[in-house]
Amino acid sequence: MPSHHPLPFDPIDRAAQLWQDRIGPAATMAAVTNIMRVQQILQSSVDAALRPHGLTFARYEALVLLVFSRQGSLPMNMMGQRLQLHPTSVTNIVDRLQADHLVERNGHPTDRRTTVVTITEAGRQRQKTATVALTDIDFGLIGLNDDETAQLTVLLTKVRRSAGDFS
Amino acid sequence: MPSHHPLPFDPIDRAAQLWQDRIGPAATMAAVTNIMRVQQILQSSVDAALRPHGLTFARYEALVLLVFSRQGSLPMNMMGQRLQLHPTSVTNIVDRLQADHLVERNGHPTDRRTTVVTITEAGRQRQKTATVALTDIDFGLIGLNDDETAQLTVLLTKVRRSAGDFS
DNA sequence: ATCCAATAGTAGGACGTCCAACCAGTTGCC
DNA sequence: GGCAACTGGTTGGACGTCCTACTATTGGAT
Repeated sequence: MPSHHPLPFDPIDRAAQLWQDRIGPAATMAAVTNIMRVQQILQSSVDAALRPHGLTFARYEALVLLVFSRQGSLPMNMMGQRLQLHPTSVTNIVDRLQADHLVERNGHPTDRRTTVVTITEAGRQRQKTATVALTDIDFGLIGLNDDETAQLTVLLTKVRRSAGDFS
Repeated sequence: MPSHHPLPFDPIDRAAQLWQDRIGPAATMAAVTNIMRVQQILQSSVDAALRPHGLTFARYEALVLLVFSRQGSLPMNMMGQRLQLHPTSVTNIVDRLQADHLVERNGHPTDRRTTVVTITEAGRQRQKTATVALTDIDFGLIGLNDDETAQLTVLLTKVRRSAGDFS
């Protein structure tokens, strides 16, 4: 979390008013700015909760993905598709998880191009304790009831579908 | 935008189903993951639109803030408060804007600690053309009507207020 | 059978964010 | 007045993301 005190007003809302007067589609700008800012808040909360466990949200997500997979292992390109990450980001994340002995890299039996990532027992343990830490803080998402959380998911899923995120 | 083809299913929704079965508060996790992903999509769209103009969204926001200010200038710490950025991020952004001759750094007349950032004429021009590029793509936010966009803003503002972002 | 396009992964670099540490200047308190 | 605590800004490092470019391998088209 950036170390500053809360403002006595909403800077996004104030900017929107100025936009309205001077520029144009203030509502869209406000929504976009809100998403950017909320993401930043959640990222900070989540990373703070994970820091004592030596993880970031990106690495945590990778561990969860592996735990969910049948064999506890997946090819790197599959991880990239599921996590919606650039191949180089997957390399980066797996590098760090491997350095922490939470995953292993192995060759694919038939396709020598692909690298298979397997979660270790330590990785499974780490994922469990990290999950407790995250659920304890509700993933940083506070101030919404169940209904509103569901609404938010519906709206954002609509955006993702429109953006061609999935079909 | 990460260079991969869209999946035939929603990976966030699928993960939520697995959470439901095995872990717990799947709804919250899904909402958080959605925010993270939508932010990423918007960031990519917006940055792509700004790249031809030599700007990023972070730098664009800083320019807009300065344009909105009365004298076209603000102390750096004020910029950090309004943009909700860490002081070091402000330093970083102003460095790059200054290298592009879009802003200037000057000393404060009475407080020699503070640095005042002033937008240049070139900066004002750049902001105008960049704004056209952004409004042309609706800031990357597509798939929602005006009503839904407003709903989204209401929900996210609630989250920010609960997180102590403003009061 | 061969060659060429596509795919899997990595290396190097840019950018933005944060944190910890630091220096310079200011303010308040005694 | 003087010293301590605070504030404003920068530097250096870590991290995650992306892009471009590259190597190795695969597979299809001719």
